[in-house]
Amino acid sequence: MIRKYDAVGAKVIELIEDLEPGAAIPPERELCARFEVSRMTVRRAIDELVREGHLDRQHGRGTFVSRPKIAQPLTMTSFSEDMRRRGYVPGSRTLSVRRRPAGAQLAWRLEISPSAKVFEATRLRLADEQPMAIETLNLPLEIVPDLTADDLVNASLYELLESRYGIVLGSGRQTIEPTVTDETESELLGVPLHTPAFLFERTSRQTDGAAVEFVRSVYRGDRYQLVADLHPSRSMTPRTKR
Amino acid sequence: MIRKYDAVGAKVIELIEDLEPGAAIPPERELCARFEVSRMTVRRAIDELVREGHLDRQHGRGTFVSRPKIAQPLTMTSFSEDMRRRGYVPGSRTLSVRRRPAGAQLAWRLEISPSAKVFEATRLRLADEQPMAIETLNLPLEIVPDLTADDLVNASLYELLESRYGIVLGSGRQTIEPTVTDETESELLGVPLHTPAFLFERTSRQTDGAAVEFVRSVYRGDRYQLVADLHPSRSMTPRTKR
DNA sequence: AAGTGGTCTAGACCACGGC
DNA sequence: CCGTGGTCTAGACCACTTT
Repeated sequence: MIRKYDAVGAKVIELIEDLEPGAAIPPERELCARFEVSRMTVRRAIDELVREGHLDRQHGRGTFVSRPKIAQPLTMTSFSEDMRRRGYVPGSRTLSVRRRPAGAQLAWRLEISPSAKVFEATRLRLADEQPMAIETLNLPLEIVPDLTADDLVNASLYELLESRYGIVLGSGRQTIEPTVTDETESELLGVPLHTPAFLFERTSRQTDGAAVEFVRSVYRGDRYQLVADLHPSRSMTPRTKR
Repeated sequence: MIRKYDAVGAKVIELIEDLEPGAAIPPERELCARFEVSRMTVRRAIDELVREGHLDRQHGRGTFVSRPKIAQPLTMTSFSEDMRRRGYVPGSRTLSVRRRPAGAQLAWRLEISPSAKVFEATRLRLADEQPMAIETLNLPLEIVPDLTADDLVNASLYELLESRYGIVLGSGRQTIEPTVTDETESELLGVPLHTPAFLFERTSRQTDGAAVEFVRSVYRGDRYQLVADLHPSRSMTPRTKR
């Protein structure tokens, strides 16, 4: 099923790409006419783009292309996209690539047999040429049988998963803990031993729920900070039982 | 302006509170009839409750009360609500309360004059009786002139702000950094010196944009972890220019 | 006053799950 | 098959901003 609001959303994204941040997009009623859909459908499409941070609505004024936000950390984006949004030029240096049996821990994370092989790659991630994070990727070899180190150099892994293997990521869960760098990490990141850092662990899944990747990243705490825009949650006020 | 979908949402929340997690709520069309609104309005209300994590939709089956989620950390909730969602009994011990001039840093955070007075309270936050975090609250004294230490003991600060001062929080921005505990923090939290920890800094604003509070919290990294459910963001794929 | 986004209606038909 | 949520329409009126 092709949802019209997805199609409209994609067309609006095209419009946005030719506009400067802060520029207004055409009024909703004009988009209705242009795309031959109802206003509800246009609004639904724009709603999503607003939630994703591409557009800002202003009641009575119009809808505008967002200026790049500092915030918006916890949507499922790639390192590169995250860095670009923060105003850095992303880079990457592959430290090691190997194929190995998953082992107990990783098997649990990827929901495969401990003896099943995984593709493992460790990369130093750069922002403006400076080390920002160390990232270790793990994917079941079964789903990416011919993935090589070279594949990681140029293309986005996620685009590659989609184009070569037909794998589309649908959801993920990420945990974040504070930690300090150990000797190896300190050296690679160029920071003193025991510098505060973030430890991210993420499992990404296909739309059907199958685990695709487990990523463990250590981010320098002196250069990387999470920023979240908060909105009040409905309070679900506990009341005295009747 | 009273928005109907807010009213409907509140009524659905009432329904939910009398149901067990996993139970189905009435079908959308029945809610339309019961509340005398259109289906769009009911859906809009339910949409928000789903986003907030109270309900789960299942196409073709129904809409169900969510089982408590571990995740969903970065919505604007109070410490107590956050702890309850994580399955702990929240507690609090007030360490100090004072009124003092804001000073340069805090003045900048709260957007007031450096000489303006602020209400400052430092609390040890407990989960199941064990220390979890140290939290320092700052509010401009001008907007909470008669706030006392006792006020913090029983009621939720946010409920108090609303009921006594008519202040409703509308938005906020929180930054999160990794850090390690210093001597004082280690002692209060009962952890070794230089234990990894989260540093949260939050500025909350009224719906009109005026800053209401600046909160600085240090959370034990050995007991507290952030969990986020991720959803793919539209990729905004960079294309070759035409 | 004109133009924008925000809310709402009363329908329609489709897709999915279970009987 | 039926009942559920998912999408979509063609309008209406309201609230806000700008002229």
